[in-house]
Amino acid sequence: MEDYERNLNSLTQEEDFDVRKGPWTEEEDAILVNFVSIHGDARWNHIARSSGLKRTGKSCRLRWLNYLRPDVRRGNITLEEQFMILKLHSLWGNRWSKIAQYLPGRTDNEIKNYWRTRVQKQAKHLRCDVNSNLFKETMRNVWMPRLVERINAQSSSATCEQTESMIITDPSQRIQEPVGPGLVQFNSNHRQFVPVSELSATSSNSPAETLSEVHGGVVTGSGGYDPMGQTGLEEFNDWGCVGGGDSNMWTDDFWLLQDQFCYETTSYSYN
DNA sequence: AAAGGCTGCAACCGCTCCATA
DNA sequence: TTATGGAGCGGTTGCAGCCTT
Repeated sequence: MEDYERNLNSLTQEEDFDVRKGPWTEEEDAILVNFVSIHGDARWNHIARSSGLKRTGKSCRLRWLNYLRPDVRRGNITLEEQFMILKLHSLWGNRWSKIAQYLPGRTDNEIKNYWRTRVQKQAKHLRCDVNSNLFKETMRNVWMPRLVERINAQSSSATCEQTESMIITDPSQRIQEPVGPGLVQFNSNHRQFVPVSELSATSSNSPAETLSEVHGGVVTGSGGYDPMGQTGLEEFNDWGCVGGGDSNMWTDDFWLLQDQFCYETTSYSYN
């Protein structure tokens, strides 16, 4: 019984030798790469034992999949990848490995970390549950359309492409480049902000039907979003980091979203 | 300059599923 | 049918580096 429990907990393999934990060294990486190139990436416990690495099979497997695998992609998550993550997560939830299958070279661990550090952080700042319908709908109706706009803007702009290649060449120099203004508007049907392009295509709402009207706020000029104001029709001062992929989308839109959430949580008094 | 806080990421842990003997 | 080991998954943790005061 005791042995059985040990097996269940995968401890027997760890008791056979002094298990090393923590960060991998270059020597360990080299040994593992060499061993996998000869024996293939299967039977990880066997690899762990035979290679002389004082690591568990699980640890070897993880190191290989998340770091040493030749096709693993490093670097910032691109806008396209951000979109895919949002899209696929809305379909499948926390099925990280499944999502990762659609992002070549990205690992489930990386996607999971991205979700936790970026998306969940925004939800936390907005004081809402990341699994709430409100957050999901906002993601679907605001963030994802915005990402599409940015992706389109990026792909149609040679200047941006040059900037992108420059950034890729020298990641230390993060150049901020406007990727095109985006106009959002409050859609009273859905009680949400949507990009104007989308709104005009799908709704007959008049432009006057904005949050500024609801709040009696003031629409700012083209200078960007006034986080302290209650503006409804906002022109994004869209200063995202192009190409580096680690776009400032979250910070750019944070004030907008915060405003929207403030509205969402108080708007019922207007009805 | 230094200390404390924060962030992002690599790695670990516990669990489940599946194949096989 | 069942015990066992391997693989995979999602959640969590630890820590290095960066930022702020």
